[in-house]
This record gives sequence, C-alpha cells and structure tokens, in this order.
Amino acid sequence: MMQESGTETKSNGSAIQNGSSGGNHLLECGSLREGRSNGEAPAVDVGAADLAHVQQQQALQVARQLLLQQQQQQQVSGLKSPKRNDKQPALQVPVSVAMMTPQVITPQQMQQILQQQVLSPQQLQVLLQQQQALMLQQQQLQEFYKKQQEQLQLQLLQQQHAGKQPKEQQQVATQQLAFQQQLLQMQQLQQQHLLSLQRQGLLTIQPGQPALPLQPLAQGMIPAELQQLWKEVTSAHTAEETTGNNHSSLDLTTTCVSSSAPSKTSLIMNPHASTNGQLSVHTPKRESLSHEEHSHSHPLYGHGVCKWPGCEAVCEDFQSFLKHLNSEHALDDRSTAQCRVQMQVVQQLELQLAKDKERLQAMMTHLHVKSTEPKAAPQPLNLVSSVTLSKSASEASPQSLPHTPTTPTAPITPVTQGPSVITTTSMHTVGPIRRRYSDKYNVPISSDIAQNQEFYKNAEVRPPFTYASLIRQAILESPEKQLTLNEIYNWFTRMFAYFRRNAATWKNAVRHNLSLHKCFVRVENVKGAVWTVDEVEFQKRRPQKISGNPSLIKNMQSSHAYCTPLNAALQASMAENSIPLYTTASMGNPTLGNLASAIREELNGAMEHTNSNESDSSPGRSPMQAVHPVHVKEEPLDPEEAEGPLSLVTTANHSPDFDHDRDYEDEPVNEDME
DNA sequence: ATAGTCGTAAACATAA
DNA sequence: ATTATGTTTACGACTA
Repeated sequence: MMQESGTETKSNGSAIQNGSSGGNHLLECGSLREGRSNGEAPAVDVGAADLAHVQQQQALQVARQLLLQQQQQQQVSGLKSPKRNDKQPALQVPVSVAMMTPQVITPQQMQQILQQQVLSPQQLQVLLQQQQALMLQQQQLQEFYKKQQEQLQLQLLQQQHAGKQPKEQQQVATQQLAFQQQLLQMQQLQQQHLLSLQRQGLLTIQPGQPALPLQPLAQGMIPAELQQLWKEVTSAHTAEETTGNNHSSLDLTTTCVSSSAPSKTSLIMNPHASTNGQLSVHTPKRESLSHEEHSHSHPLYGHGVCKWPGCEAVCEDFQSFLKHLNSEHALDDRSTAQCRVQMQVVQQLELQLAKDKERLQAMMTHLHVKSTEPKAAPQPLNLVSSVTLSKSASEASPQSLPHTPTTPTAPITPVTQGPSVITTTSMHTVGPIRRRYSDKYNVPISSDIAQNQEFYKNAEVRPPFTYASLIRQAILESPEKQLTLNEIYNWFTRMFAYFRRNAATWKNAVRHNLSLHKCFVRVENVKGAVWTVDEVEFQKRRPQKISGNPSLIKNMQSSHAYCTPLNAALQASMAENSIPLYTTASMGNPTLGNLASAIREELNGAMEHTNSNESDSSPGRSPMQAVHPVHVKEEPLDPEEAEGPLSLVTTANHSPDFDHDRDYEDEPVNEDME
C-alpha cells in the first residue's frame, strides 16, 4: 500500500499556466490546395527564358506600381499593415493584394515556388537588370512619344494658324498613333504576363489591376539604384531573418538567400508544418509596416533607431526620425521594393498564423478538451483513448472504441477521419484504453512534449509515451541528468495533468519501471539515491521503433544528409525543443524541432537497428558509444552525440522554482488549475 | 501461435 | 508503526 497522500506539501507547484490559448477564432485559411498540382512548373524554360524574364520584369513593375500608390496614400496617414482588420483606405491597394494571394497561391505553392528559387537572388538580380533595360526602353519610348506629341501639338497649332493640313502632319500623327499602339501593346503584354506570373505564383498581384500605367515606368529607376536597392533589400532582410525571425516567412529574399536559417528550410521540408497554435504573432521588426495607433511609438522607430528594414539609422528624437523617414524613406523605388518585401513577409506570416490557428482549432474541437470545460469524464484516459491517431487508429479503429467507456465526451472528430486534422507529429494521442504508445512510432518524445507542453499540462491526456520514455525524459531534462524518485514524480505531475490523479497507480508504475529497466541506473548519493539513464541500455530496446519502414529509414538518412548543415543550428537552437520549453518552441515553428529531433532520433534508432543491435560495431561514429552503466553518473555520456549538448541546454529550463513543487496528490485531484 | 513490450496490481524488503 | 523507496512477480492487452 502506498499512500503518497502522506507527504502533502501543498506548495502546489506550479507554474501551471493553463495558457491554453482558448478561443481563437480561426481565420478562414484559404483553401489548402495542393501546391501546383498540375506541373506547370514555374521554373523557367530555357527556351522561353527571355519571355519569362520579361514577365518577371513586368511583374516587378506592377508590384512597384502598387506600392507606389500605396505609399502615396500612406505618406500622409502613415503605414498600415495589411493585417486582418484593416480595410482602411490607406491600405486599400495592398490589402487587396495581400488578401488576394491566399486564394491565388497556397502557402505550399508559395513555398515550392520559393524553394525552387524561381526568384533566387541571382535570378532576381538578372531580373532587375532586365527590368532596368526594359525601363530604359520604355523611357525612351515615352520620351519619344512625348516629343512626338509636343511636335504634333506644335504643328497643330501652326497648322491651325495656317489653316491647312499638310501631309507631314498626318505622318506625324500616324507615327504617334503607332507609338501609342506600341505602348499599349506593351501594356497588354505586361498584363498578360502578369497574369501568367500570377498563375505561377510568382507574383501576388491582383489581376484586376488597371493596365500598367505609363507614368511609373517613366520614372523608372536608375540601374545603379536598382542594384543598390536589391542589395539593401536583400541584406537587410537576411539579416533580420537570421537574427531571430522564426517565422518561416517566405519572402523571396530570405528564403532563397539564407540557407542558414533553419526555420525556413525546415519549414519547407516539413510536410505538414504543424505548430501548436501559439505561433506568436510577435513579429520582430517586421512590424515595421504595421500601423501604430500610438502616436508616439512609431512602429518604424524604436530605441532611437529607425526600424525601417535595413536602415537602422540613429535618430536622437522622434522629430529627427520623422525627418529621416521623410528623407530617406520617401516614396521611391527602393522604399517601394522594401515595402513589397515586407508585404510578402507579413502576408506569409498571416497565412501561417491562420493555418496554425485553424490547426489548433481543429485540435481543440477534435479533442473536445477545454481547460475550462468541467471534467465530466472521470477517466481522463478515455477521453483521448479513442482519438487514436497513431498507427493503431489507422489500421483498425473498431477494436479501440469498445474499450472506451467514456466516449461521450470523447472527441468529435470521427476516427475514420484519421490523422488528417491533427498532424501526426504533434498530436499523438494514446490509443485504446490500453495505449499503444507512439513511443515507438517515430515521435521524438522530447519534441512532442515540448510542443504540446501546454496541452499536456492542462488536458488530462495521457502522454503517448511509455513510462520508461517519460522517466528518461525527466531525467535528461534535469541539470545533473539525475533525479530522485520524488523529483521524477514531480516532473510527471508538473508536466502532465494526466498524472495528477491516480498517483498510486502511476507512481507504482514509475518505480516499477525504474527497477525493471536496466536503462535506469540507481546511483547512491550523499543524500540518498538518484536515478540516471543509461542511454545505451535505453537505446537497446529501441530498434523496434521503426520496425517496419525501410523506406522511412532511407528517407531519414537521405534527408539527414541534406539537412546536416542545418542540423547543428537546429540542434543548438531547438535544443531538443525542451529548453525554453514553450517559449522558443512556440515562437518559431515547433515543427522544426520536431523535425530535427525526429530525424535525429529516428536516425539513431534506425542506425542502431541496422548496426546490428548492440556491440558498437560501427566503424565510424556510432550513435552510441558503449558506456558502462557505471559511468553513467560520472558523465552524462552522450550516446547520441547529437543529443549530448542538447541535453545540457535542456536542463537550463529546469528552473529551481520548479523543484519545490510538491506532488499533486492522488485521489482528490482538485483540479483547480484552470 | 508466440515472444516481447507495456501497464497495472500487488507482495515483499528495507531504510528512515 | 509508518512511510518512502525499491524489487519482484503476475497478468492481461497488445504488437510484430
């Protein structure tokens, strides 16, 4: 008999922020159409290269045009971000453009497009050059046109005076007409190409836009300026991206340029960008465009620095800033281009946000778990039990259902619907009453926990991992990589609402597991004993993980090779995703971490498997280094080197304040942590 | 059909 | 004596 109710140091641990971002009204996320299913590859055909270039040029110009208009309007009223609510006049144009896009191109398409580097920096450069050429051409044409017109008028006047109509005049007139036609044709062409561009997702311009006016063309840019512009836009952007914009924005520049930014790449690689809602709306400097209602804090001004993308000019006071703004960032092509880029950034972010919101909503709806919801179901487990998303669900749901007594409150989403709604990576709910832990199914525990931390904390959902995995995780998350039994208990209760009840049961299970599995090593300590993890042993039992999926392994390996460069960064930043627990994880694209660790863990598992279990026979760098359990306590031994450093960081999150928290005692779970 | 894994329950031991 | 901590056994569900 274990009566853990004995030690009830009610310090209630907790930082259980039931942050559950509750009712976010999901935005209608534009249709999630397949990315350019019909292989009309945006890629430029060699033969049609010129045409494509012209198209791009024109597209760019149109974009500039739009932005110019926008800017003109904004000059007075200030900038308005194309964010959700504004339908203000100031934004009219851009908004329509921005809002348009989702329907025209899906995010996926966008990603693809960008990934394909349809507009790679180089390409854009070329593009710009060509644009310059074109503009010059047009300029010449226009000038000529003007001259002709002037001439014509002069002649007209003269002739009116003279009262006669010489042939010359007619000639001039027809000439002019020809030019006009020429120009018109050009415009039409431009529009045409624009449309095709749009179709290809190269440009996000509203088709209904009026014919390309000639005026803006006339004031085309100076080549040099264009170059500079591009440079600036690019560099500024990349810089920002790398400085912590996690938002996987898909703007042209960054996506193409900054291969170093893990977020982006991974997002692209990620089949289902799953995030846990929470995709914080926090856009680093990108808010530059967002409008500020507060007169004083100009979104483009902060900390005495101009926040215009890539500017960073120092301005002592607001006045000088305004001055600077008007002089340096006046309505010109550069600003326009930058604006455009910014627009895309925002747009993508919004798309992403919308998507994630929708996802979250679906998750919530599906699980029917609301932190506010009265716990009608006494058996928390059952609540999710039928949500089986993992394997078992897909194969045969029938068997799983009968077991669940409490299905009433169970998820709404029919099981048959499958994992489509909830991304398989993020939401591995337990199986039937007798969970089939996804533990083995390529879901890295660490990332899953990190990602769904809030969820687990608030919803009494059984984490889809075995006790062993959870215990290991708890231990690895600790600073010393070692925990006392009680600390393990605390970790369980702290991290999972599910483990705040039936303490006797699961605590027994924990102890049972600790004793049973060789991977848990008990180490005598000054003040008792602590438990550590023998990673080698732990991994030994993992080969089963990927059991039947050679292709997956293959993919993993290949993809691993591909993302090796970013792996380091990923690992560092994500640090198993568990560090800043919900902070970083939620900030960026949690999926990243998931992906990263998934890859890593999977790989380890796979390799382990193929390496013939045991006996590190691998010549090169075997994922595991045979270490004797004895050593365990001495040095954390990094069986998976990849994870070694990570774990170190991981521990950081284990703030001392958590250590105090006491158990949530069993039976009378006063779930007042809502 | 079978072996292995996992969760649960419980008996038992031991130290504080 | 009580409690926390460990160990061990048994058993059923489940999977490969």
